[in-house]
Amino acid sequence: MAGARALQKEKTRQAIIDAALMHLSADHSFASLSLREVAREAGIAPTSFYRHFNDMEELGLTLVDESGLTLRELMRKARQRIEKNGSVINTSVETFMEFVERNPNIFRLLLRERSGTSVKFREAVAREVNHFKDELTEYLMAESDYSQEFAYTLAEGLVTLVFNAGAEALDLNPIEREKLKERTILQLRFITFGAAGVKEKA
Amino acid sequence: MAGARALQKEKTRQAIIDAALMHLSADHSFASLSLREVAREAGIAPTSFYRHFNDMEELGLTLVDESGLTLRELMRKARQRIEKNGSVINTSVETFMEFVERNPNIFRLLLRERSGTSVKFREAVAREVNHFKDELTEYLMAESDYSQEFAYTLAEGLVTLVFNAGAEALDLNPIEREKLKERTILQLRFITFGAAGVKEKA
DNA sequence: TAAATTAGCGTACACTTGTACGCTAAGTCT
DNA sequence: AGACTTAGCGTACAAGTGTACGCTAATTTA
Repeated sequence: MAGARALQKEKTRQAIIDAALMHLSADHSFASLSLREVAREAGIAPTSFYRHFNDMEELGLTLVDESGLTLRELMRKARQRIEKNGSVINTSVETFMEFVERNPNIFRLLLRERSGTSVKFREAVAREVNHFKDELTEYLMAESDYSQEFAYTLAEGLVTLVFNAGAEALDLNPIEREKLKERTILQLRFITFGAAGVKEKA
Repeated sequence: MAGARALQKEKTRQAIIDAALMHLSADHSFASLSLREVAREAGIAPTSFYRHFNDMEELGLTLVDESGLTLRELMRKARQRIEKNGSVINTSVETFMEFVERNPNIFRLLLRERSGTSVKFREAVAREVNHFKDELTEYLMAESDYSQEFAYTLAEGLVTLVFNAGAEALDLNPIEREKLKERTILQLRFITFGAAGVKEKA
């Protein structure tokens, strides 16, 4: 057997995860999402939830992990594009914004739940964001000859700017979103250019 | 009379506001704060709350307004310090971080409630942050000869970096906070320096 | 001084929440 | 085939929620 039992279980587990992500929106954070709401949306009895997760927190951590996977996939895609295309900044922002547009709820989860959640949850989110900072730090060190510390500071600034732009883009119409994108690209130019300049003088 | 009645009313109104601010923390957002919790902490009956606010939302908007006042006061102080001291970036970050340390909950309200609240609430917060961007834009235009658009983009980048650093500082111990502060200062140098450079070339 | 206003309270109600407990039916193992 | 395991359900309960309604006591107004 392929485990018809286990298969069905995995299916409802996904239904729960999907239901939770589905219910995220600007006015409905994960923190304000109830177990019963999720169960209702997933089409199971409230008590059946416990066959899959001990807790809403456990579900939350799972969501963050899943989102992280999607994000890293995005990064890989961006890197490929850069190799073919050239412009690092433009391509990165472009890819990022595309992702935000396609997976707004994942983004809400990773960028807007800065309070009202458990310590573990916030730590998990921070870990995902740090992946970004770390990978970018390495990239910068390989590209230029910045010290680890210097590169990290720059990477942190870049990630902060891009992620924040992403968070803001969530509520904007396409026109304003485009403007935001252009401003963000310019800001990234400023900070990379500035870093190169400051480093030179030292 | 000085209105003993109205005076007492104002007093409990403040008690409500204080109670709400008091109850904000990393794991307890305003969005997850209940009317009854606030009333309990303020020492009044739940129903008495309505003598002062129609809604938790109305209370939230009031909190944002009050916080905005405190913030603008801070800005004035920072400007005075700059006039005497010189270093714009250092002084600004210093002042800002001092404020975060002293009024963590105001900061939680303005920087961490990016979802789970009402549209009006989020708009009110955005308005407060925009005050910062606009004032900084004007300052930059007076100081250098940047165009409005260029200056705004730069200002937006600066505000994003500082506010985000503030939001992160909330959960850090003094040592890490100090490191964050230094990285932030460096990032601000990058972006201002970079803006000047990019502008020159145009 | 008498009448009118009102801040705050207590009671009450209809909901929603998380979760304990025991059952059933269907899949799995021996 | 028979024993075992378990995903999902229904019932039940205690606790918390927002808020309608009417009362009281004290201040304000006339």
